[in-house]
Amino acid sequence: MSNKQISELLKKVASAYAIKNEKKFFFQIIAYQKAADAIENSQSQIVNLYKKGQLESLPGVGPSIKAHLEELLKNGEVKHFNWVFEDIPDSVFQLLKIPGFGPKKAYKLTTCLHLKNAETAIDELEKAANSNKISQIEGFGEKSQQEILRAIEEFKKGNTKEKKMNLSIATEVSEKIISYLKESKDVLRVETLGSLRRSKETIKDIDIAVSTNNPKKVIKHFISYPYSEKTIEEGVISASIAAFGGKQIDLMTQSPDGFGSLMQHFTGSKNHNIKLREYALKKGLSLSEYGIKKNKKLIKFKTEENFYNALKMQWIPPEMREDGGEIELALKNKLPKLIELKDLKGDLHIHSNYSIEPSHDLGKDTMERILETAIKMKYEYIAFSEHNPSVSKHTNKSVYEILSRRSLKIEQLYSNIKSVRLIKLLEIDILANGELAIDNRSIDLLDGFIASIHSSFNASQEDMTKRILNALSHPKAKILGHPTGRIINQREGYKLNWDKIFDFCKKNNKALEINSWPSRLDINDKLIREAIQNKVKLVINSDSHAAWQMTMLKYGVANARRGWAKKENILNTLPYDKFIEWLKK
DNA sequence: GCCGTTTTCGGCCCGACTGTTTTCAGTCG
Repeated sequence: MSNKQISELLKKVASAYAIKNEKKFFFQIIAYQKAADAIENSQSQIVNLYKKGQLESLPGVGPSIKAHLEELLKNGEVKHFNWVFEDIPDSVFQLLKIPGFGPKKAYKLTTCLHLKNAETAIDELEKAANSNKISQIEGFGEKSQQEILRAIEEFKKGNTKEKKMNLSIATEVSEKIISYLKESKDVLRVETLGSLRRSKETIKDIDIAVSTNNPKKVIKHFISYPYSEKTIEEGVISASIAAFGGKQIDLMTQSPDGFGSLMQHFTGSKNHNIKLREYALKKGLSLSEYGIKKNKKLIKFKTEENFYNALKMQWIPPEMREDGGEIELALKNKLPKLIELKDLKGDLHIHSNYSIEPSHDLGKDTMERILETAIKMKYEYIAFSEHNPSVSKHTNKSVYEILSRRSLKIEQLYSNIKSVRLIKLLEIDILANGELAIDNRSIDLLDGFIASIHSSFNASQEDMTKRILNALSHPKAKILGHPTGRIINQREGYKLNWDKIFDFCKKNNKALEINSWPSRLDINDKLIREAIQNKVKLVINSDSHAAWQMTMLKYGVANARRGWAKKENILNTLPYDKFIEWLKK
């Protein structure tokens, strides 16, 4: 069972408890939700923790839930859960997938409308709404009936509670909204908050905060956004709209003297805030988006720094706010100094359009154009890393000839410019049998190479791991490119034995790539943190296929920060000489 | 059901918004 499946089961238990008797099971509900959350966000496979007997290492998993999980993984089911689910029709859990549906609403509609078949429950619900049956039910009215129809429509379009957009899309949307909001003179300051500020790899809603003395006018301006498709909520201090194909944008306002508190609250994460508020409560303080209450007296904060400092802790970078131990470190004044974009001295994974007749896609821009961009970005060095020439179309001899020409071209380019050092890399396919796509004579023309998998994704964990370690054993294989191969929202990564890979990389001086391409972000934040704990070196690359894409490196840096990476963990923060020393080692 | 920088027992984050209500329940973040 995957972490996701286990987490969903625990969420179902929490929902079922809420239906059975919310008051009686109030704290069990919270406990199950907490455990589900911890499992969903765990960097280790729960199955592995179970085998190692380490289930209790998960926050929120105590003796009782631990025993249930053991039963689940041993027998495939849990007696206690079966009891909890006893009187609750499956249709309830189907309806819970619809935005705006919680346990109570789902249960009431399931029973009142006799939705017996989970598979058809949503269709039947839609029919009932269309034939005006829902507004007749006690507690529902005409408006909620319409709202249910809208929610079902959203659901059928694929906008479920899980649906999220990539970081780059969310960034673009938020930039548009922000520049629109700034047109209002009542907007004194505007910031992107929420998961976008924390640079999560995928974003559900875009959260925007505005500092203003006139929230009414700001909200009016916001809901009048020309690209708004619908006003979802319109309150006194906050509002939500849908725009750009149903993407939800939430706005919160606050006066300037309390804006720091709002930023802190609205940046989250939820778990970070809960931990922080629980901690504060023990000190007799109550935290909210308005400030800190002490003896019923509210203290406001203009800046986030002041807010955290008032709790006697360091300001915590947003990327770290996931309740992963950051609060404890901030209290001890021991937060790591995270890597920043400006620390990077070069980009090692760039595809030019040099006619290498590659196995995969060629870049769109010339080497010259890429070099110009690198100069603008003030890089000390870059590496050209096109895909290897297609093996099916070339003999070893012609591969050698192509790469010789390319080598010469790069040398000429450098002798003409001499401002940015050029490194000759290549992205070489790891074949299904673990061998490299091109032979050693051709590889000798390179300063080193990035080894990547682009085929046969479905091999077993053991075979896949062997395949990679075999390829990395080549002395010139220095970087494992997009190590898991996942494509966000499209393809799961292949299964790997990370203990073995970390161990091999550490011993043999190989680096793992943090690929900055927004739909890859590979390896992800959790693996980055684990790699660092295992003393494995990393590189942050753009994997650009056009010059403008070289700025995508910012997403890799954000991801690295989420993995608590410091400058010294990332090899392409090294100056050229030191970097080459590593490359040739 | 979990958890401990006052606690192994007695707590458990805090508030906005909507719809159906006439003081609140449900959902969300």
